[in-house]
Amino acid sequence: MAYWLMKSEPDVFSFDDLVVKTAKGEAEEWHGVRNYAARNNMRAMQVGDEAFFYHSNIGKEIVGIMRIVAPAHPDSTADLNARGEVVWECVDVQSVKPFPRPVTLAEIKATPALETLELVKLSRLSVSKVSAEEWALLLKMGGLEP
DNA sequence: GCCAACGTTGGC
DNA sequence: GCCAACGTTGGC
Repeated sequence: MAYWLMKSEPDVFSFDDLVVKTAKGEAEEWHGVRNYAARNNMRAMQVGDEAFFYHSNIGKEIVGIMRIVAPAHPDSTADLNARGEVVWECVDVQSVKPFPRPVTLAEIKATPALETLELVKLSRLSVSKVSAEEWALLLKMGGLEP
């Protein structure tokens, strides 16, 4: 199983919005990604993989965990390219658990063991990879047991 | 509101 | 295929 981190601006779509949808038995299409590296990461995701939900701009913190419930499929909100091909894709996600204590970007940057986190190194990438070691540490920092 | 980082576009 | 110009993201 692989681990990921996905960003969303909470005033557009927050972790709480995802919790509400999940409680209704619905999944959220992670649409709107228009960056090849981020898309490639979504293509590499498998059902059952887990991802951190990061609030960008407002909060700047990891607020919870979600699970990939459907593999990458065409993003219905995206235009086709000149050849009529699908370029942009998205996965479907559901919430798993909120962090009892959100982990802020400032804390992450102040933690030497997290210097290699893609969120820090590739700050503009909206869908990034998280190693098993980074995942375990961030879970602990967020107040959850591995 | 500013700016750094970086991706994309388009002229050559 | 290079590179300058421009747009976007996202932290500060």
